[in-house]
Amino acid sequence: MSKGFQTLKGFRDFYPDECDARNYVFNVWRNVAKRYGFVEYEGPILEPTDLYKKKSGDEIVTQLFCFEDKGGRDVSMRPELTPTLARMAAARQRDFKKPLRWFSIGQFFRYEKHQKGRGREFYQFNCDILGEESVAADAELAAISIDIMRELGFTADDFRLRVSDRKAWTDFAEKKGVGEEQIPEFLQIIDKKERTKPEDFEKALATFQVTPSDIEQFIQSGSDASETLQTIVADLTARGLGEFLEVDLRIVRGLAYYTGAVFEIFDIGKGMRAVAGGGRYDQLLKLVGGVDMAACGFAMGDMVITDLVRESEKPNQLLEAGISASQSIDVFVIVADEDRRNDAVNVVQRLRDANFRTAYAMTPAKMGKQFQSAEQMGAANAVIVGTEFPQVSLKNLAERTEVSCSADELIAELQSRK
RNA sequence: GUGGCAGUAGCUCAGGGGUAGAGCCCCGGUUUGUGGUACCGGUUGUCGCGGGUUCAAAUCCCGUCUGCCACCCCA
Repeated sequence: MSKGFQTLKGFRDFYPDECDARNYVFNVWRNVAKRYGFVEYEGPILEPTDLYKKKSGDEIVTQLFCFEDKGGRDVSMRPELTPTLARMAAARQRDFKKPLRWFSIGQFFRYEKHQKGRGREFYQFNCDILGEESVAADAELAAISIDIMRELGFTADDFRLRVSDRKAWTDFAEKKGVGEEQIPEFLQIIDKKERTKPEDFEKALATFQVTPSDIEQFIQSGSDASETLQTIVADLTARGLGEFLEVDLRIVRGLAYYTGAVFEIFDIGKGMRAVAGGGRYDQLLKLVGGVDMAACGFAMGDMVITDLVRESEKPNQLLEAGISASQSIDVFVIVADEDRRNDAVNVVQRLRDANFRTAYAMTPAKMGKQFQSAEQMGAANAVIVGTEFPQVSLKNLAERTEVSCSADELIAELQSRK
């Protein structure tokens, strides 16, 4: 244990159960995205460090896995996908009909201290609509993120999508006389409001002509604060998803590039963690790619959502069922007579050609042992190949029923049972 | 980056200045072609690493690494 190697800090091994759990979440992401007509794309895992500096400034480097490659280039393991997406979309935007509905599932790296729900490496689902200015796109993203949660087995008792409007906040700030260059700082203060003591909050606001009660009053106005919010509420209500939605102007999101609606999905009752977040970023493609294109999107990481699934009864049952379905096999071929081993592997191959998940004991073993292996592998059926070959026995392991048939009839017999 | 807790068998952990423990897992067996149970038996450790105190350290002290949790941050 002390000898040998371990994973690097913040990195994970995925043993089969964990890998299946991960893939289960990936499949939900992928299936729901495709249900919404999104197409999948992928970008490089290594990018020029400048791509990230351009968007976020030089301080970002402390959070990057960056190094110099053998050609002396300053490169980084990607910490997020949006700059890559912006580059890709901008470079070939004329090749695609608008709006683009793109999603991606990939691995990301951030050089930071590893803790619950956060590692130095993680997977993230990214979902974006590009080239669509209308609020319908924001609503579509809200809906898809809600449907991912529903598909995972969560109900309105488990989570809420909290939506806000960054534009409403900047309008509010301007009306209160906050200068344009001060707005990022102002929004930062609002973003931290929930984590700040009231007296510190008041002190932070002192530089502006805004009082805490002005802020509170604005937050109370809810969806009256903007037409965007009203449209989103009406849209999701029409979809029958209104119960998952909550207008909450306290959501601002730390990122500077959001320009319109922003939203986060929160679990309720299990610690109020944010499991997904996103919003509209109409200026970013121009900044990164030089192309003027409206955009909105959101992302969901694998660590928080998987923790939440594990802690929630019904979602966890679905996950466990997914894992065992992924690992179980259709047929275990039992070699009852070692002289018939070659006939048995022939049967195995024919079953596999017919797309049955098939396994068998590679070394001689007593029948009891082989049945145990069949059980352990979650086999639905056992086929016994012995002295009677080409007659074989087909046994349904759950029902403990056994029939005899010829090896040639076996495939048809199994297919009829599917 | 800051702070709290932890590290003993593959896993979960108990113990505690003087032959290293339990449960689970894994492997084998309970007589020769039929299964999750039950019973019997078996393997595995420099007690995270380095140093100090001591006749003696897994145990006490210091350091270090790793993990977990919280804060900061969160694209």
